Amino acid sequence: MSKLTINDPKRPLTLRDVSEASGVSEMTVSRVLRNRGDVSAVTREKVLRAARSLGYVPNKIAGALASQRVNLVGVIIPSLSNMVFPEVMTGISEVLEGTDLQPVVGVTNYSPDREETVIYEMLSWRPSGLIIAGLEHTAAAHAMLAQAGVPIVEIMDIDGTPLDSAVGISHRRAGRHMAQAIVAAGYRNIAFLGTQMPNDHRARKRLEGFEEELGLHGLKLVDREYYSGGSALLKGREMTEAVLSRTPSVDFLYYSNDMIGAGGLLYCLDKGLDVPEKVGLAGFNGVELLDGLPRKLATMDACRLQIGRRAAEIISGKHSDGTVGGKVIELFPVLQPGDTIRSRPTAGPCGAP
Amino acid sequence: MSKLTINDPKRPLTLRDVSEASGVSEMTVSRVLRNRGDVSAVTREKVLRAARSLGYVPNKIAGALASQRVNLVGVIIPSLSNMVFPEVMTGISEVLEGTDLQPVVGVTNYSPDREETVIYEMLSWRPSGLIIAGLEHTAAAHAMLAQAGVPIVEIMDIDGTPLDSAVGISHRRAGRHMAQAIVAAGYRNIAFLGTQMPNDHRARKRLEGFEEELGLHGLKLVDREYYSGGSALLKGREMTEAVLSRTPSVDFLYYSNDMIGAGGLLYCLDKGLDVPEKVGLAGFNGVELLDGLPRKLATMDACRLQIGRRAAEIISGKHSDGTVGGKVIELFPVLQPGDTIRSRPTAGPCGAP
DNA sequence: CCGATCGCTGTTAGCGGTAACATAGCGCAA
DNA sequence: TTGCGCTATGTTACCGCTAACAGCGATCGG
Repeated sequence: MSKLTINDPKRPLTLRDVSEASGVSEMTVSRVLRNRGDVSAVTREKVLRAARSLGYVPNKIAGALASQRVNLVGVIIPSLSNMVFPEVMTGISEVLEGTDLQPVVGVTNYSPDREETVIYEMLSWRPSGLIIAGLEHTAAAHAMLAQAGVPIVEIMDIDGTPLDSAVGISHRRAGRHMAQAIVAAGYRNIAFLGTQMPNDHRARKRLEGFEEELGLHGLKLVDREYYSGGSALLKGREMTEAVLSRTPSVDFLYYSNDMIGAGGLLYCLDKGLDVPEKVGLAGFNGVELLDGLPRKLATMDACRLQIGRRAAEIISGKHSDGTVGGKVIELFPVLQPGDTIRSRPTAGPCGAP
Repeated sequence: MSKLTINDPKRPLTLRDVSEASGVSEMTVSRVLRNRGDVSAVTREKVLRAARSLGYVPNKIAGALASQRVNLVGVIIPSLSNMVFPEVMTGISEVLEGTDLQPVVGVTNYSPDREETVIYEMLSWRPSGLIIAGLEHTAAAHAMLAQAGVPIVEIMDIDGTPLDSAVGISHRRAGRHMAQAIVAAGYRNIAFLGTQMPNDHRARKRLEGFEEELGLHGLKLVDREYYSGGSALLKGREMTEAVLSRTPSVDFLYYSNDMIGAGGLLYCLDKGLDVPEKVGLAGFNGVELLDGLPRKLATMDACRLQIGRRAAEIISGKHSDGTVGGKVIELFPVLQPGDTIRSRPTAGPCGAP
């Protein structure tokens, strides 16, 4: 058995092993493995060969401790199960791949306590930065983030006071815009269907903005229906059925997300309802899933990819301008009317804006 | 300004700060913060108060280096964008939450090179274990995993030789079973529609098993169609249209995943095709999305939640038996016939089994 | 021809914790 | 009173790596 290729699986490899195998100091090995400082081509080659043949993998724990630098970026999001956050992650990854930073994901399941725990765990690894969904955190979480001493970017939402930087859209305004479009199209008996999640602040703000705008037109929601858990598509169907049978006068269904909206749309089409004439529908997020539906659901793009990209750029210090920290980047969602809102504005009782 | 609550944001807090603030040694603080060893109630309280008021967050980098223990489990998967891996993650998280271990996700985008890089990065943090999708890895990746000296669990697939432990299903057999069911139902002109991903070995194995079984019945695929990228639902529609117009004789569409299958189903329903009489459909995975469709797509549950759970149990050492390493757990997917395969077995030309 | 400079490599001293062992104080039986 | 065992706390020596600086021969300009 060759000395070089066999090594005791019990004793983990260290720089010293590579150093001995290649006949140079640990420091030189370290330099080679990090491409840092001047090392002669001969030495470099020798070291690399030794490292490879041993199967050496550097210990980042020790490296990070010694250099006081950790190339990790914590990303804290509520869920991976919907189509929203994976796309944010994609944006983040795209940008970070051009740097030496790496994202590490933590999931909170929309629980503030869980979020607090995840933040604590993340910070205990001393990451180079943190990207976290939402502006609402527990007092303790807030304190930890404020003390962390690394860039923090709160994403998705800008209706509130950011701790450091923020990238997102105004959900309140998104709700208002959608209400405007719906009212302008002549719908008057509007129902809301959404998630029963006290901690989904963004859905809450959209609904608040939506109702505010309805109020300006002398309107109120004629019905509302909440759900939690289960298959969103199926829930969308069930909720829609419930609303339509309970309140037959409803002529518009506003969903808190595209998935339940899609379920509702499929239900309406199944029942042969006249969409968008007799009943209109709209969701939120602009998930690509909608492209495959028989009819295109009205929605509003939440700029998820952009949010991920911009947040990662802030963390990686790639600002276009030279400023550091405290940036707030507002993105503007675009209404995609699809095929489920009447396009001709009906002459309503009150003059259109 | 109180001395206790204000601290220089430039100098990061260490155990020493807490130790000085509470008047005990660093070691005692460490013990309190980890609930280890005997510490008197008074001291404990004093320390906790000091730590909290300073906002101290322990440095796991230093802790891990000193204790040679890292409570991290690397999870390496190809993608987060489909509905498959998030559910595996859910299973993993469920189990790990009962331990002191934490999952860390790495995404490979079905690229072997990327996988190699991710493995290297993961191992450089010296995790307590690694869960990795698939049995196929580059030679270098294989070598690293073999040398790692920590439990490795390869998940999703068991058609091959595991490095250490494995939890999954036989995709080859899953393909065969589906073919059996389809043939038994009397379909004869079968087309395959799937992803164009040379590195999705599991989809490949399903197709291989599928074709093998067809061969046993003297059948061959009458058409096949591949796609890559884009909205899966939409692609499902487009591919289905392409196949049906190119090969009108087709009476069954076998999709490599539920998402494109759902798109195909919606297309068929749109076109008023007689499903499942004139044309049958089947997908793979058993994603909950299907529950909301107008008709239930035939599929096969891939046991994703279970796979995640069992893998995490192996890593956390919660075997029911006492053995360590080298376990192979095979799970058995269940055929869910849904509404898109004829249930009455047609009396075909060759006698049914 | 000599000091300055350069290119390459080695030495030293931590980084912030924790394992292992040492120690101080105490109660208590003999 | 002595000495033993116990509990609560402190001391020491690292963990594996890297920043900072030191050393040393070769090259070079004046």
